[in-house]
Order: sequence, then structure tokens, then C-alpha cells
Amino acid sequence: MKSYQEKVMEKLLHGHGCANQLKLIMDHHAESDSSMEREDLAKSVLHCFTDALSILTDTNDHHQDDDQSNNSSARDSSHVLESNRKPLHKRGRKTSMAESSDYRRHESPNPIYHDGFLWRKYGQKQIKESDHQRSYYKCAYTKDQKCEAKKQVQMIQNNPSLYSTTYFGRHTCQLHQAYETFPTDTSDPQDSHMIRFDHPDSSTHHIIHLKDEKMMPSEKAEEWSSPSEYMSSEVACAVEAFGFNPVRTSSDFS
DNA sequence: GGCATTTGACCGGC
DNA sequence: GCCGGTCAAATGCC
Repeated sequence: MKSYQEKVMEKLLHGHGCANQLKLIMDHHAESDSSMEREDLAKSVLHCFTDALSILTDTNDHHQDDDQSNNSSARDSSHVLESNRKPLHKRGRKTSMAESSDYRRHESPNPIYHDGFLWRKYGQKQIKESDHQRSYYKCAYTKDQKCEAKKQVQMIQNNPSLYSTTYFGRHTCQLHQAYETFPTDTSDPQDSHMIRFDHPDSSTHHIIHLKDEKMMPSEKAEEWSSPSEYMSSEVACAVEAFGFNPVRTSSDFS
């Protein structure tokens, strides 16, 4: 019996082969003008990715169950006594987060912007200069792995709704651990997916929000040399034109 | 019961 | 004193 990794690899290799065929046809479109053949190949690629995602989704569900039982014992052993709480004078801000040099901003129509990390909400405030409340999130691994990444989410526009997500600090948590517990519910037809690309010579990053794109497993993205190896040619061309490097992918589950 | 979220209070910077 | 960021008890959900 095949393991789920083998099943996923089989699907991905098939999809990769179909994508290569599609690319060849598109490169030599003068010789072959079969739109039906291209459409079939595109469907095959999409189908392979959908199957691979389904397998991963099922597997993730089992991993989450395992993780929950393992984490519960870890939490018990790291139980913090009441007397170990931070003194009151440690509370409150030290410096403005917006004045921090290490922050990145992203705007999205979706308030629940999934960037591949797990976040825990720790506050919400009505901001004077805005009509909308601002939500504060910490990395879910703040305690376990002393990850100090944070983000703020705030609605900046009503119609159409637009949310600003500002990131502070860098994740020091183990990425693979975050992905293993990352929900990947693809049952929703409105489901959308995102890819993050870090620019090679700067600290900026760019995020592509993909509707109806089926993505590959995030950990694979770092192994590929070209975006065309794991995403649709349309998106890959756009990404390669920008010269960005793929870093990670994620999917919405709202 | 355990977990995440909500919410009011607290804190430090300005 | 105002404001934004954080804490932690209360609350809700599963």
C-alpha cells in the first residue's frame, strides 16, 4: 500500500508532466493550434493538484489530532505558576510598532489573511484616526518557540471592503511545524490561495492572491527553481517578470 | 475541560 | 491627559 507521500508525489509528477506538455504546445502554438488539447491538459494539471491537495488535507487532519495530544502534555510540563507572571510595570508598549524599522504591510479584501503562519489574537482597539477597530495578533508559537512575530489587521475601506495587514518582526518559529497544523480546507468553492515571494535583494515581499488556483504543498515551493514548476503559466510569467523568489504558499480557510 | 477570542484595564510614550 | 499596544480575566465554543 502506498504512503500518502507517494500518492501525492505521483499526482504532482503527473501534473508536472501535463504542465510541461502544455508549455511545449504553447511555445509552438504555430505548429499546433489545438485549443481542445490545451484545455484538456490544463484540466489534467488542475485535477492532479486537486487530488494532491485532497490527500494532504486528509493527512493534515490526522496530524492535527496527533499534534493536539502531544502538545497537551507539553503544555502541562510548561505550566506557568501564578507567581511567575510578569510584573505589572512590564505591561504596555515600549515604542510604537508603526515606528519599528522591521515591518511589512499588505492590503487584502479578506480580513482573515492567511500567510501560512498561525496567529493568536491578543487584543482589539478602536483607533482614534480610523472609523474601524484594529486587531492585534501574535504568532501562535510565541511561547513555545519564543517567536516574536506580530501583525495588526485593520479595515481601511468599506466599499469594497479592504483590510490592511501590517507585520512586525520576523518568525523565528519552525515553519514546518506551523504548516503541519495549518488548516487546508478546500471544500469551499470560494476558497482562495496565496503565494508569498521574497525579493532577492531587499526585505520586501509580494503576495499574490489566487482565486481558483490550486496550490502545491508549501514546503515544496522552496525546492523549485522556477515558479513555472508549480503554478499556472499565467501566474508564473507574472512572477518571473518581477524576479521574485517563491517562499511559501498558503490557502484560505474562512 | 481545554482552547481561542473578547474586552476592559493597565502601561509607557508623547 | 491622550493614545496605542499589551495583558489577563471573563466568556464562548467545541
